Amino acid sequence: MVETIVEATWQVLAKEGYEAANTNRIAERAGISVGSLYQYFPNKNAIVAAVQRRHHAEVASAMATAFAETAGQPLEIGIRGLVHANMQAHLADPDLHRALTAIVPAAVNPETLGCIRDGIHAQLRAWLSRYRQQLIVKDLDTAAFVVQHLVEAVVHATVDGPGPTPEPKQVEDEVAAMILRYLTG
Amino acid sequence: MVETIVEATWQVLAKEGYEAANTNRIAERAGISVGSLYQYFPNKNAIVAAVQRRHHAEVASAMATAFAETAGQPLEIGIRGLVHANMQAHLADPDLHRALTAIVPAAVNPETLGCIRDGIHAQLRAWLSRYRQQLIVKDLDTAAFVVQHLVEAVVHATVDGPGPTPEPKQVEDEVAAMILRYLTG
DNA sequence: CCTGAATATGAGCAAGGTTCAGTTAAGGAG
DNA sequence: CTCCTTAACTGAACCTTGCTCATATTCAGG
Repeated sequence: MVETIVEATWQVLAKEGYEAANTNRIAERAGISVGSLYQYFPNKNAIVAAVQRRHHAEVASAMATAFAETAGQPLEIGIRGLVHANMQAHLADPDLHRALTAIVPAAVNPETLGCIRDGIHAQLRAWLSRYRQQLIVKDLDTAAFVVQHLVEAVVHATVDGPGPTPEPKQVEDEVAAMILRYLTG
Repeated sequence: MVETIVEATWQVLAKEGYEAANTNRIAERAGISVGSLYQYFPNKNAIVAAVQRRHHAEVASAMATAFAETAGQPLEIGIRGLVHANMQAHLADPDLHRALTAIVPAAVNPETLGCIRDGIHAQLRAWLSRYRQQLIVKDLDTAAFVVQHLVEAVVHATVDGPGPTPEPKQVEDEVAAMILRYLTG
C-alpha cells in the first residue's frame, strides 16, 4: 500500500507537476480515499520524502552499476561512468525531477535530506578509496562531499534548468575533466 | 514601500523560517495590511522572487568586489577570492539562506530564476575571459556554467546542510583547488 | 470646506492539508 | 448462518493560508 501511494505520487509529479500533487489528486490516482493516505503516512511531506528516497535509491543504484562496470579500469573511465550514470538517471524523466527539485526543499526537513544523501556519500567515498594511491587529495570525505554536490548541482541545472543550458554531453565532459584534474592534479 | 515589504519578508524568513513567512505575518512585520501587499506585488511568489533577487545582488556584489580586489593578481588568487566571497556572503546569515533555498524553488518560476542567475553567469564569464591565455578550457560559457553551479551548490551544502559538513575553510580550499586545476590543468 | 482620485483596510472566499465519526470488510466463535 | 470484534476505509467538515474586493481613509487642488 505504501508502495502504491509512492507510485501514485511519482506519477502525478511526473505527469502533472508539483502544483497538481495535492493529497486529493494523489489519493484519487492511488485509487483510495484521502483518509487512507494518513493511515500510512503522517503527512504530505512524508509522502514527498518517500518519493525522494526512491529517486535517490535509483541514482545510487545507477552509480553502483557504473562503479561495478568500470571496476579495475583507469580512474578516468570510472569518473566518466559516474557522471554519465547520474546524467542518464535524470534525463530519464526530466519532468519528475523538475517537480522534485521544486517541491522537495520545502517539504522534506533538512535532516531527513541529509540521511538520504549519506548513502550516496558513503558509496562515493568507498569508491574513491580504491584509487587512493593515485589521488593527490588528502581528505577523502571532503573530496566525496565536493564531488557529490558538484555532480548533483550541475546535472540538475542541465536537466531542469531554464533557458539555454549547455548540451548534456558537453557538460558531462567538462564535469568529468574537472573531477579528474581535481583528484589527480 | 516595495523595499519595506522585501525587508520585512527578509526578516521574517531570517528570524522565523519559511513556514512563518505567510502573507499575514509579512504584512504585520511591514506594518501594513495584507491588502496593501497586493498593491505592490501580484502575489506571494513575486515577493519571494524579489527577496531572492536581493540575495543574488548581494552575492554578485561580493563577487565583483573580490574580482576588483584581485585584479592583476594570479588566477589562483582570484579564484580563492571568488570562493571566499561566496562563502562569506552565505555565512553572514545562514538562517535566511536555509529558508530561501527551501522556499525559492517552488515559489519562483524557473525562467525568473534563470534570469536572476544570468547576471552572475555573465560576470563570471567576463572575469574568466581576462585569463583566457592560461586556460586550457575551450568554451568559457560552459566553464562559467560549471564553476557557478559548483560554487553555489557546495557553499549551500556547507552552510545550510544538516549534520556533519566539512569546515567552511577546508571546503573553500578544496573548491578553489578544484577550479584552478580544472581551468589550468 | 468640498471633491474625487489614490491608497489602505480587513472580513470573507477558495483551495488544500488534516481529522475523525461513521461505515465497510474480514475473520473467527458459537 | 449469525453475531461479535477488530482492522481498515471513507469523505464530509475543519483549519490555515493565499488572495479579493467593498468599504474606509487620506490628501492635493479647487
